[in-house]
Amino acid sequence: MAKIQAIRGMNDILPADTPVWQYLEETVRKLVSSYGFSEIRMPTVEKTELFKRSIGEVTDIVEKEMYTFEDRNGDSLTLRPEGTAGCVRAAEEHGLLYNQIQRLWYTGPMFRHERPQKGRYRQFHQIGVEAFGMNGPDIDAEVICLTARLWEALGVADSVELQINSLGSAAARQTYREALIAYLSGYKDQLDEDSQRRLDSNPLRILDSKSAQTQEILNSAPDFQDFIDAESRQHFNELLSLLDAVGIKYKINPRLVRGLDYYGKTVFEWVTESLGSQGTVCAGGRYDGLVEQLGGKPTPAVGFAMGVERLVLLITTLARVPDYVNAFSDVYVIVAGANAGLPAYSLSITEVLRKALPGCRIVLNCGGGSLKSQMKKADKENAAYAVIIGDDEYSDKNVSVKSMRKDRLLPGGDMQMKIEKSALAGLLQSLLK
RNA sequence: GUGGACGUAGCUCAGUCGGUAGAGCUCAGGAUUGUGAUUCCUGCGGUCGAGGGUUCGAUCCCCUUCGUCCACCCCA
Repeated sequence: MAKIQAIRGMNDILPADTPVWQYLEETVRKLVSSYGFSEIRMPTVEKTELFKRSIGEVTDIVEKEMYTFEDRNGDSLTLRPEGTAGCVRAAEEHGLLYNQIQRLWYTGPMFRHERPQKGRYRQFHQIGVEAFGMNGPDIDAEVICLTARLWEALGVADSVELQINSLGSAAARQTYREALIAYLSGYKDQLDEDSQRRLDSNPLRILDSKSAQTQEILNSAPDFQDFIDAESRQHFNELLSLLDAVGIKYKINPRLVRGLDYYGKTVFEWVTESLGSQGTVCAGGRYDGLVEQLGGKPTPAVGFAMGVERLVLLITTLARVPDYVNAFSDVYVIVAGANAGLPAYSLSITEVLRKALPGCRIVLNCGGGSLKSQMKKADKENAAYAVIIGDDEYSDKNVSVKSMRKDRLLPGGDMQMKIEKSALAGLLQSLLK
């Protein structure tokens, strides 16, 4: 019988890895909360139409990457390829955006049918942050600050670079788009294959083509800076001076064009050299038109999404994960003897310990085994202390405590001692403090 | 969707110019009958990714397929 395997590009996150995920999630949770953002949780599945209308019909995501299927009643549903659309839908649906501002964040799995490679999977996880109802550059700066603080908290600030750009207003983009098409059409034969294709679908993306010849043609192309509207320009300049004021370094990248249609004005991306080809670790921008586009009142908004797999990869490869994250157990309870009363005796002692030492990881050896093999298990668990309960301890109503590490000696400088069982919790409490 | 590399034990890999396979680690037991992380010994563990073809015989050669990795495309 053939074994059933996980779907391509959809990974199991194994026990060896979950501590790093939890550490990352916990760090983010504290940080977004300190910036006044509240968590929102949306369904993983939405109507297909939501993504078509928000992300854009001609984007790669909608055209060829969505997991779309028919519900039993004939509705077309889609596994969310990103979080913003669902977040806007949910906030709008529940009146969260009516004449008020909202600072929201969320996390969860997203789905895109792409060919997997390093840092890119078909089911991947994002942490997203969205701020609604504020149109000034101050909230853009605030949101970027949040990301910068996160890199500091994770110890990767030296390995990521902020790239930033302004896409201007929708009208300015449209005018520029036409000018660009007009110019490039004259060179159509000389463009690389991808760029030729994009000429109709998404001409702005030609700007970051990797073809040398295309780039040469682009050198004399119309410059977006000549098309950008005055308001967007001012917004951008104010944002940059706010970033200067808090010492956040950035690199203006005029070629930075996001792949989702709803972005306008501010766009930014945090990139790293340390992850190979998929170097974008966080990306976002302003999307003032989206709420209205989805049927709400015109509502300015700005947000970003981070790729959790990429961040985990980054802090792991750069070895920035604190040691405590991967520590296993604190105490391992060994039960070795023939007395029929041992299981109950050791279980009740362990339960008392767990009540007395909340937050400590206490493993009770189950399934028997020789003392030697149980010692090995205690060692493998990285336990700081072993509690040994055998026939002698049982009949004397006490327990033995053994230090598993030379740098954590017991009172009196011993490696092992026998004490009354009633004194065990107090002893371990003081040792593990 | 396109291209390249690769699938041998739970893990990391060796190997057979075609005669159905080995090491290290892990795990279990022992040397040390109540004491781990060192050492030594023993043992468990494989339809050599799957299917088909050539052959007396295929893990090895050929085809197909599935999967993994990396890159392109695109994106978090």
